[in-house]
Amino acid sequence: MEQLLREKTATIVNNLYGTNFSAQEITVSQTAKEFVGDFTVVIFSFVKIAKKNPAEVGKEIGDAIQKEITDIESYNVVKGFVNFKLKNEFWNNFLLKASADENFFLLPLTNKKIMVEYAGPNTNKPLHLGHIRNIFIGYSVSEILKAAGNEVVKVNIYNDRGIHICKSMLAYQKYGNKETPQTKNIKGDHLVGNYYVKFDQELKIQIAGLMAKGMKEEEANKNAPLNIEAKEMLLKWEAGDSEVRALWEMMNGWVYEGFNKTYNLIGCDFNKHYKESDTYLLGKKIVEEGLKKNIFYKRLDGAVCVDLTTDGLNEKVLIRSDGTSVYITQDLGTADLRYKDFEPNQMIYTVANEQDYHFKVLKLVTEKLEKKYAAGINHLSYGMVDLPSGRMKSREGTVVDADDLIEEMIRTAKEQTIELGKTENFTEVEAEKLYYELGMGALKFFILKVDPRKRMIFNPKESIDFHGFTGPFIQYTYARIQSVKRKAGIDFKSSSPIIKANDSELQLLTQLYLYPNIINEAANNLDPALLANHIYLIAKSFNSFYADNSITQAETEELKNYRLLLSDLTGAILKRGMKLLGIEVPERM
RNA sequence: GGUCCGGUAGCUCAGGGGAUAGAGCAACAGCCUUCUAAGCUGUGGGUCAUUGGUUCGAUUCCAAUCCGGAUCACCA
Repeated sequence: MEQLLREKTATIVNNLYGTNFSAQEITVSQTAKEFVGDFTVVIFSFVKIAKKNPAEVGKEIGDAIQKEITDIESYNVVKGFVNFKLKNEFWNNFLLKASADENFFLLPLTNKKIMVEYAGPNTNKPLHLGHIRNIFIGYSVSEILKAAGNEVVKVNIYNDRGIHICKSMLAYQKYGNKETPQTKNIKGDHLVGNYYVKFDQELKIQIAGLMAKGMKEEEANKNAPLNIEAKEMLLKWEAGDSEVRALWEMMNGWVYEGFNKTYNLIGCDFNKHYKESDTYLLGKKIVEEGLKKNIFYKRLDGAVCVDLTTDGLNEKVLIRSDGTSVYITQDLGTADLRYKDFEPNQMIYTVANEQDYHFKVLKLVTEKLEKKYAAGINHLSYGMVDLPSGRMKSREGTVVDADDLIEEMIRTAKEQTIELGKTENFTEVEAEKLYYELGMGALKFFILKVDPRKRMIFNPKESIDFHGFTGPFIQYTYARIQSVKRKAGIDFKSSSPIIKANDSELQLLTQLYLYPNIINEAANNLDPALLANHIYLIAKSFNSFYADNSITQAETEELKNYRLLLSDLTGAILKRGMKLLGIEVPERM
């Protein structure tokens, strides 16, 4: 209807005043609540051209549109706004059609294949709150893109090799006493992470010792035995040393096992996991080819570089002077392999905005190499999660661990639910499932309701809310609707009531009607927050409606059917929308 | 220093050229013998960082300034 209004207005204005407006230039919005109407066309820009007063212009446009669009019942002009009120039949038709057809809200296929990379952890420490935001965003964006008619391939990337991986391996070799996740009874990723921390602690001691002997910090850092040994280990790894490789396989195996447990808890999934250990050699080959084609050059010290100064960036090293690969080398290989595997039209990288520069470089370099996928490279750059004190720092122990946070959310959900006595007649299994859904729902919604591009602040001292603009609020609304339907116990779906909607019904209908637009917008902007905000609006509208109107005790049977139909549709959309955010809704709570 | 992102209520966030700037939390006041009160209704709370400009209209766009963050690695 909004689009229709835009098109008709453009045509009418162009005919009337000899202008050349396109439909997209016309502003159409929801009518503000203090005025009568459903949708509003803003006509300020035509008033000047027409050289008439707003009331006249409004009348000309209003009359013409009312003639063109049969669904419009009336209109009124206030200043430069023309407010259109739709006929009851329009809303009744919408409600009936949307209720009868499960596919009513499906958007047309785009025939595009989009790859979304998300998660992307290093295999030397467990997942933290930063990964949580990454995973929630990446998963939800993937689901939203699917709902908007795209084919989506979800992929993960493991940064599973390099000096930082060797550090935890070395520390384990030195101080590990052959312990395993089984003997210590902790998750593998946490065990390995402990040794990454241990390395840093021991290194600090060594550096302090060397500095006491008169070395400067930089020098001490270079000469610390642990750092030297770590570098040696990396060389051994690259040379394929069997002992180092065996240790690497074992420890990474533990980490993957740990990660998989967390993924399961979060409820995310991937079509394929890539590992940088598999792609860095491929990346090297690509750089060599570029060198041969003179796209890159070899510096005197032997490093292979690309000159990006004409693009406003700096010189960038693609292969180190000692011949080993850097981060971008691996990414070049990974991109190439992925394109071979899936041939996507677009590759979206869900990576924090601290890497904006890196992705600019990656895109430029693939363009220079004339890779077919270069244009489709798209960095979904999300803001980092900070603490009130600033950035999370693993060295200072301020990192919020993913597993701990999830566990705490579920525990809080349990406490609050039991306090409210909501699960008294639940079985043990049902209750645990509910606590999980509520805890995860609160966490996911808390993260996803914020614009991904913006930095957000998480205060570990303040527990995440279960009231107001939250996941549980929407879950509660859904459960409430299901409860009403159970109580009603009639077949309302086969009815087709002819009702004049009251204010709160109309408000709810309008929000439901706008749902597909929001999906499209969220997909175009890669922004789950738009969806989260809208679902909240729907739930809020329902709860107002629920408070104002009796559903099962409505005045007439027809009205009862109508309200049940409306409630049912609301529930269905809440469930669909939450699913796209990765959040389950309970039938009872 | 260059580049990029941000600054909206006490706190966390919406709104990104249109009507009197909105939510949630926190505070306060009401609403459960009737469909689930994790709910609903109301009250208080704002120099939309500052200053200029463009416009019929600017919190929104542009410029400058101030404040915060990121980045400019042979780290990833």
